[in-house]
Amino acid sequence: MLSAQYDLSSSFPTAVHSSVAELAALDAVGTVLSLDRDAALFREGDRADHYFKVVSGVIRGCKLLSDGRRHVGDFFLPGEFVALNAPAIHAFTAEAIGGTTLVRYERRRVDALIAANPRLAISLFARLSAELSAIRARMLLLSRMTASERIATFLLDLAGRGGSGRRSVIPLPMTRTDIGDHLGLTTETVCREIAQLKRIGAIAASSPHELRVLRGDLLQRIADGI
Amino acid sequence: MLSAQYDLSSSFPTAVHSSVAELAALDAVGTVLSLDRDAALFREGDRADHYFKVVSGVIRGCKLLSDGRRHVGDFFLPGEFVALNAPAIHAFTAEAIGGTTLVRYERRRVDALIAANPRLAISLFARLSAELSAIRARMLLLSRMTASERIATFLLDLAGRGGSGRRSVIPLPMTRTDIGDHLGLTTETVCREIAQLKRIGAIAASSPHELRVLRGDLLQRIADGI
DNA sequence: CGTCCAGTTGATGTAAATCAAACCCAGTGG
DNA sequence: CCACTGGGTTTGATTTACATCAACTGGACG
Repeated sequence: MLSAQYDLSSSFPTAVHSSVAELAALDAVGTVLSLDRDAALFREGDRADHYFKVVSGVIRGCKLLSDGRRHVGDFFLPGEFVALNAPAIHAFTAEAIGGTTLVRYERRRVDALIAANPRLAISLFARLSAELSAIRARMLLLSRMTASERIATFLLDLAGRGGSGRRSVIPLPMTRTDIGDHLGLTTETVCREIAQLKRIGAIAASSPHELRVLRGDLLQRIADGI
Repeated sequence: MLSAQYDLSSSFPTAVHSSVAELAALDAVGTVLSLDRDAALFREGDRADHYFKVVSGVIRGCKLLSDGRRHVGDFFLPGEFVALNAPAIHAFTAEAIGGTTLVRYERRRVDALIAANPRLAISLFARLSAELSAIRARMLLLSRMTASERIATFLLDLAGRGGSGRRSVIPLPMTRTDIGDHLGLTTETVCREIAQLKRIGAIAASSPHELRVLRGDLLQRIADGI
């Protein structure tokens, strides 16, 4: 089963990962949910009645143009919240990459919790601001970085996710097309850039879906455009 | 004086434009500030001790790469708030385009206002969420739209800003380079695309800094990639 | 054992970048 | 008044990074 193959929970311990500590209170009001590969968690335009946290697997958040061009805004890894900051109507579609399990929280119950707990509200506000900063950095990437800079930045970002410093093994459960749609590139360009990184010895690959960082410094220099 | 030439306050009435009504309360605690052309309001990395509202002129929010590549994340028009949702450290640099006047609010006083007024907090939260949605749409633009789609989208966005429906006269106080850095294009490409829109009769220009929309429908179709 | 995808690699095309040269004002100063 | 200057704009010629098109590979699964 795919979900087993792609289960990242071991490398991203969820407990550590609920970075908004206050949100632990949420766990009491959540219910478990699982999705098959490519199933939609919600769609752009849907009413946002729930918040979610990924337990295992990965969720991609994406937007589509009428002719099928796609942009993957985020990948949500185990321990991360999906749509926690959503407006009343979802601004993007969320789909499972491989089998995925999540916890679902009712929005109105969470909102009640927030209203009752100013500390929680402040955490959420800070979280939203941080998300906004991250997304601004991604706009710089999408508008001005070269293909190799984008790929190197993406790999370093993934390596740094999940707390516990920068890990050297990077799981890549998503397809090359997903990565391309995340970085504004095509499948082929993603392949070629990863191949190039292997060629120069910055990374090695045990499979297309698991890379190992050999020269983080090199990767960093490429990401920085030096 | 540039600020006179570029003063947009007449076309963007500030009263109407403070779309978070509750924020009217802020005006009592603000002080006026003016900036010359290209002067920085704050820089990326600075402590965020103040919030601002543009009165006249325009502010650009931008991020730089070490080699000078630049991305302009936002243009802030009269009546709009700058850095209202900022984290403790500014994530981008804000600079004046032409002479600009603003109102400055002390962060701790605003924060106190927010803490004392739950309705205000909710407005701000909604505002932040809306900003996040807008920025996600911009990522789709930057990663997947063609040059002509980007330009048409940008012009329609500008035409729709400032409440009061879609206006037909679009002031463009920023340079072609600013626009290019906003859309992930070069000055030359921006020029050519605008020239093309004139050629097909979608817009007319009385000067490089003021366009008139002749065929909004056409512009919309181009923006939609049809 | 064949089918089906995702991944990979190669050949070719193209949208937009880069390089280059006018052009157009607004401001300055003789 | 008019020549001069300098920044922004515009248009043209050429290049290029990446997309597109095409073909092959290799593992997963019935």
